[in-house]
Amino acid sequence: MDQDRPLWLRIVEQFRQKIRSGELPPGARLPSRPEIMRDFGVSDAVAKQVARVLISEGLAVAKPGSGTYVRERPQLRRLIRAWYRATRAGSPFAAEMESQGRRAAWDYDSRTEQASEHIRERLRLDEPAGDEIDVLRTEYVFYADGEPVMLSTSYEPLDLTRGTAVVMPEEGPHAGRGVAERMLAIGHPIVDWIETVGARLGSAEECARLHQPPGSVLLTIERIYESQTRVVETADLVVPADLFLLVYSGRMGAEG
Amino acid sequence: MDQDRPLWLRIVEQFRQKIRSGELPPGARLPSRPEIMRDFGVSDAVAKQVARVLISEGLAVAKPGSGTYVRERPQLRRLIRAWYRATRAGSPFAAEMESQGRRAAWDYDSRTEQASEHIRERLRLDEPAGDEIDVLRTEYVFYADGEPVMLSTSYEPLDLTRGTAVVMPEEGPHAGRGVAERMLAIGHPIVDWIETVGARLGSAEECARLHQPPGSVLLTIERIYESQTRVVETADLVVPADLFLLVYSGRMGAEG
DNA sequence: TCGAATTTGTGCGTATGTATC
DNA sequence: GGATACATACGCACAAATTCG
Repeated sequence: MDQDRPLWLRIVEQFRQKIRSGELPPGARLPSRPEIMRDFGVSDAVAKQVARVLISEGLAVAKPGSGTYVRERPQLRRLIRAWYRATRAGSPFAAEMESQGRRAAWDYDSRTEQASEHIRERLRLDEPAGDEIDVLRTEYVFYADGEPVMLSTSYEPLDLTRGTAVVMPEEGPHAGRGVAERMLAIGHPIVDWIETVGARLGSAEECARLHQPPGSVLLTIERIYESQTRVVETADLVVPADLFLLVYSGRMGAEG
Repeated sequence: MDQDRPLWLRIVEQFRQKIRSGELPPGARLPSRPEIMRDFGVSDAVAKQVARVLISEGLAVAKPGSGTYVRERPQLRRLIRAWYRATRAGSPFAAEMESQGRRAAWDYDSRTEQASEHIRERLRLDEPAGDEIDVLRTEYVFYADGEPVMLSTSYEPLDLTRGTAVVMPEEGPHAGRGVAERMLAIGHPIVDWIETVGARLGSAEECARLHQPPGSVLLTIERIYESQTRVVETADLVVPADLFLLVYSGRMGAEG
């Protein structure tokens, strides 16, 4: 009788299989805890464990007072991260979302501050003199069709932009047109980009801000933009791995 | 007394804070279940929940019969995925690992088969005639310092390589030298590459093969290599997000 | 070598609060 | 309001693995 594998695992596998095969389609209701206890002849602890595992695997969502349901999986969208920069003008995010038939929007909040040591290294800035304010930090939330899909924190060295028309990313003649266009406008065209991609579980706060269940997997991107002589911007981007794939492409032997 | 947040969460946060701050360094032993029950005056269920959450967050590992310990975090290594292709010869993986002072090795298993519809699309192959065998599939496990760090499944169209000295990736004069060099040898130099990056929780089997705890976050890469006229190889790569960051870089306006 | 103590994993039973329907 | 469902919390028992005298 006892097949050595835990009771809860054997039940989880049955549900996994039914969900993967489509027998339990997205939105379908899973048996309640009392029903699982009755159907499989197990205790409440096992029924709880089954639900917990399916939820942590991202296969199900629990709705208190209602039931546990097979998770609706949004279609994976692609974020093209290499070639478009050369071909698109304006906001890359908006252009890409609209090319996929989705409405793009974003919130932002800019403020000047003294760079942390970590950010100073990424921007290759000198040590600040005393309390000197040396960077502009902008926090973004990007939306597609009204749903938040990406968080971003951008840093720009103030000594580049101070006194120009593009100090504030989302104000003035170049508002909402992207870093590349703004830096070009003040004579610092971006020539090199570096993106360092990682992944991790999101914090409770990040998941809430992205309207994702707690503990969702996030893709993280550390982006660096360089002109011929300077790092002109760096940013930390975060997107739910359930929403996007990142697409990089290039030509063999094409510099780097 | 009751601050609205669950009891287990408040205890989890204390441990999280102690781990993050270094008060509980990697390898340190966390209190056992009975100790937590005593120290915090809570039930066994809460003590179990605390351990479960810390483990699922990747902050701790449980050793049955011994205790629960703060997880040892290997230093994050970078996998350079853009520029090196032009500058390195031989196995890119080996070159990169050795440049980081690590010993590289790999296992492989090649076999011919009929491509699935999905792989056929990626390789842009025509429908096979009947039972025709049309691809060579090679499963790799890559090791750094003896530890498995990357899984890869590679597909090559057999009509390109059949009858040449490079049919088998790991045999003949170009054994272990990488796809690019082998394809060049038969007159199909790779000119374009596309990598689609995602992330997800690993299956139990994947985590075991990578010597990672169950439920670890994995980075996935779908790679496509194209010559001037053909898709010459495609591969699915999987690496633990706790071990590697992927670095992509390029030049603005440089083709794509 | 053996055995006792400890620790985690699994499993059972019960109770209360709160959200949904 | 009442029934249902999930989240939280308490208590207990046993098996398997580890540790250590």
